[in-house]
Amino acid sequence: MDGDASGVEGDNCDWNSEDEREIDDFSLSSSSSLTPPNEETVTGSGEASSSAGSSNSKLFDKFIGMGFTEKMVAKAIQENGEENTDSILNTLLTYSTLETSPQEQQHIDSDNYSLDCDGSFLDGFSDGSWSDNEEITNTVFDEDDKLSSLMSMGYTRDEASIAMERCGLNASLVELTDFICAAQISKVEDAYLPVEEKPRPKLPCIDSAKLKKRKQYDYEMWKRKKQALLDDDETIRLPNPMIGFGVPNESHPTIHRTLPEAAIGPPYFYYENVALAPKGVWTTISRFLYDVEPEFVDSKYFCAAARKRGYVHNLPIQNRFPLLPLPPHTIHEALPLTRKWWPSWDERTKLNCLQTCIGSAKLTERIRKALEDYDGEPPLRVQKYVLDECRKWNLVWVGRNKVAPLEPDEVEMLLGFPRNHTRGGGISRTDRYKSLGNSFQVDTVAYHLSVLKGMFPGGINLLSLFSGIGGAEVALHRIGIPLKNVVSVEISEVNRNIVRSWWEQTNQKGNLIDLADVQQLNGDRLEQLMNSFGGFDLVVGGSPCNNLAGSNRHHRDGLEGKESALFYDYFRILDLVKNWSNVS
DNA sequence: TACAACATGACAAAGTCG
DNA sequence: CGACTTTGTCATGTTGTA
Repeated sequence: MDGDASGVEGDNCDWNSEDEREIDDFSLSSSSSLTPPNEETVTGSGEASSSAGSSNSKLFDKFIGMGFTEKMVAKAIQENGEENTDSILNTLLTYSTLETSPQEQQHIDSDNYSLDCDGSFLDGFSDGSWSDNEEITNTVFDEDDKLSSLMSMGYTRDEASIAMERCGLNASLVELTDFICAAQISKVEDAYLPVEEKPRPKLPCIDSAKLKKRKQYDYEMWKRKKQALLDDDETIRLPNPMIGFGVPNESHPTIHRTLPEAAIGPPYFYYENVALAPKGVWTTISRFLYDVEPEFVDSKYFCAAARKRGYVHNLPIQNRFPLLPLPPHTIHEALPLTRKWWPSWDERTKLNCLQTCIGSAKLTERIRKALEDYDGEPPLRVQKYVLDECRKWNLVWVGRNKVAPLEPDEVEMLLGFPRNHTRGGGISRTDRYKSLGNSFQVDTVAYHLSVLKGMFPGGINLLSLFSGIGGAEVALHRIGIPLKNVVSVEISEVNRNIVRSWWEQTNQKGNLIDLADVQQLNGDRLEQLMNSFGGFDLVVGGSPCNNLAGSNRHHRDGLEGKESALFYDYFRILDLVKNWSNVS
């Protein structure tokens, strides 16, 4: 149903009706309570975030500048208080000894390192460097120390604390790391459930082959993280113009690339995230994804809005073709009704990145008031103010002196989704903006995936991680690649509903299996799925960018951030799929 | 220096349910 | 009506690149 997306021909093409009717109060069916209460609650009441309160960011930065990790610094400040610089430093130094010794040993012998680590951590404990902190009891230390040791080994705070909770306070680091491995890699599904409900996954239950595989995996994980850290200096630079390995209608030399051996499929994979991530993030991502060089593309070469993204994939790059009909490339083409009101001094032809939030009504009012006093020719000062705000919030002209944020329908269209893709079914307006702001630009992704057309005449088996509102599915469908089996993992129920309903509306013949949580997708489950339909041909995913995106003022913690660390799940799952494909 | 950026959290308003 | 949940509004700071 490509017609859906072209939209333009529609008889009631009414994003922007002539009269200035207020935004349709399409009475969002008052049945939003239909959704079951076992919601995903992305921001679960999880642990207090590990980053130190920003109150004293100077101090924070100072220690970061000395080469300590953010988490360490945050923890040290938390423990010692902000004033006590000396004891903070002391704590940090102890942490870093804890961190480096096990890491180095890991490379020698991944079985013994934790024993040694256990020892060194006890040493550090008794060497008196802690004596300043009298009020802290031994047990607290013990716990904190293990926690930080585990975290410095690359485990998340959650993993570490769950392991400590489950194994008891007296558990050695060996036991703890083994527990985490068991939970993480052997995909013991019930590992995270309360002890009473499920039998504790005792190590003896796990056969040695699996254990070995786990250690191997763990070691790989470490090697890559460490390597990525070493590579930090040579940060990947963003290309200008940001056209990746080529975009339609843009003359550029033919590019050939040679993929690293390890990256060559099957399966094909396609990973996406924001281009403007903090330093070192893309180096790490690329390192994990088999050293494939990211392709940075701005979707402004595909549609009327910018969207700077990095894509790491092992797809061929010759003979790509764009989706037809070509989407509008300028604001005027995309939103013809704004033309009438567009002042000559607003020279924008493309919108900025479509984000999850929109400009406030107050702001548009301030702008109207600022313009009212002048007859269409405001002084430069006012012009600049208005333009800055318009650019910042992607406002468009909808009346005399009147700007407004984009409607969800318009965002949908700009991103290449069929009209009403995210509309209805109990989805709120803000949820639409949020889901859309987090999604792919369909034309861009489709251009990259177009090379698969013809390769899978019988249909494709797709594993879609962090699928959101189904950008990849929509892209493949519009390219004309039949979807045979689609396993779609998406935490938000709202989004899963959107994909499910699109699936039904487009009369898909294949199977759609949707899961809520990547962490549930363990090896056993995956193997079972792959055995049932013969593996995946393509693994697509754009892991959360919350902690990477510039718009995040609060927790731009990088790849190790709470949500963005889910990238490692993408890697984990992709690696499992690859191994399965290689064996079969 | 300017500019842009798949956001978050506090709070208020509106809706839901008994 | 009142407690509760959901949705909407708004202001907010930092980082990297050009």
